[in-house]
Amino acid sequence: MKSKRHKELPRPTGRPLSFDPRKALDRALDVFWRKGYEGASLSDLTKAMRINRPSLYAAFGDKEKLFREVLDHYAEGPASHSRAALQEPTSRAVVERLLYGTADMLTSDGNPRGCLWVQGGLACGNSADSVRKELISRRLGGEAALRQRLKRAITEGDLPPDANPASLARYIAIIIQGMSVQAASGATRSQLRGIIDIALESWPSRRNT
Amino acid sequence: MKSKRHKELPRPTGRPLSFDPRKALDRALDVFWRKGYEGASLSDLTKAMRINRPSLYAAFGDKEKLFREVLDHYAEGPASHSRAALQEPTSRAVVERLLYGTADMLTSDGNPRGCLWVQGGLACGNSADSVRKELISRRLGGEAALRQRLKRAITEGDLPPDANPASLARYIAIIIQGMSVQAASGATRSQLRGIIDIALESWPSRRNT
DNA sequence: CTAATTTCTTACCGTGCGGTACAGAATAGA
DNA sequence: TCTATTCTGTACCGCACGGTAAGAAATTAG
Repeated sequence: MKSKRHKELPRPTGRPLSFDPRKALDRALDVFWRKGYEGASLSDLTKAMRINRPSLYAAFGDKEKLFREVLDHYAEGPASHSRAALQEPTSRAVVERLLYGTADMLTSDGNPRGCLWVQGGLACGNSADSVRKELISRRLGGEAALRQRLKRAITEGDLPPDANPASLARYIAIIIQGMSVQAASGATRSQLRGIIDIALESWPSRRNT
Repeated sequence: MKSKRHKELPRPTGRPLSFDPRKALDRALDVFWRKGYEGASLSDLTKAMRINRPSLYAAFGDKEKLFREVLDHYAEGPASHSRAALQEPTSRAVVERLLYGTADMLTSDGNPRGCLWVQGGLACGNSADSVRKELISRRLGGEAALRQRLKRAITEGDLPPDANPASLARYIAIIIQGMSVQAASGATRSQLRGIIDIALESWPSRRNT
């Protein structure tokens, strides 16, 4: 039982932490987001987080555990629109909010360009293989959540009964992941929106059932 | 003037090369494709290429120059369908061949999953920044070639006059890059084809001008 | 105050990285 | 054969990597 207590309230004995773990995670997120898991060195991380190496290890375990915490932090922060979008009342509203929200996030000032789930590590060396798999799992998890939401939309009559939720969810996932690559190539917000407009033309709304 | 002569015909003096540079490039391609530029170590490369380190440096310069040669090798080999697709007579045929050909390439037995232009290095450390930029440049170059082809299609009456070649080319690029990420996540060929079917529903063919 | 506990700082460790020096082996020309 | 040239194999370099040992510093409990 090391420390791992940077979220609880009761005041412990001993020297207090001299940094805010949430801010440190924020700064680590920025580094991982910009450089990917392998490209972010411990020196990059500690410099950005403004803590020394042993503090990082005491608070977060090791580089990989830190990265996983950063992934959670990302999901609750910059990428929180994804989960929120699923709450929209119609499937059309869901995918519109998902796509336009992602386009905004991908091109927001102060954010690195691209989606952490993609930028974090797509192809990498052997030592980062478990991180690569974790990212695959998160991407597929997001896609599965959308698929479930689209299934519900069919039962609600919101999508035509012969719609294929798996293919549609994969289609949206591809648009999002493709936008991430485009953002990393320098695409602007309005360029991404233009693409979403095209992509949504083939969305089976109630108009063409 | 080192050697750099592994393509010319005239027989030079001195000890002959003991390996086929094209096969070596093939094997280096496989490593870079699978692990990305940064994730592929010199030891990975020399082991796969079955040559020793000094032979690699004598023949290709350094890791980055080798990677650039591998990019060319990739464009002329596994990705050659992209350039060929632009020769199709109609814009619809161009994008169909581009997309279905890419889906096949991305899921071909023996190929790593994904597109080298994306897998090679999307986010990376400082030392690989020039490689990252090179990949951006290649992706944008491909997109520009498609844009030119679509412009021509408009003048030929093959696309409606109010079509936006830049947005359409970017849309296709996003589908391709998104498919690359999906393939890296394990998507199958038929799954990718299902997405292409959806994506092409919004293509402005002559039917809906 | 002292003791116990936890964090912080400095300095370091072993390893694998990209890259190279050097001497020997294989060829062509004379 | 001898010489010039080019490639091959071994063994190595300096460096940055992820990770850690050890003691000083800061707090709470008594």
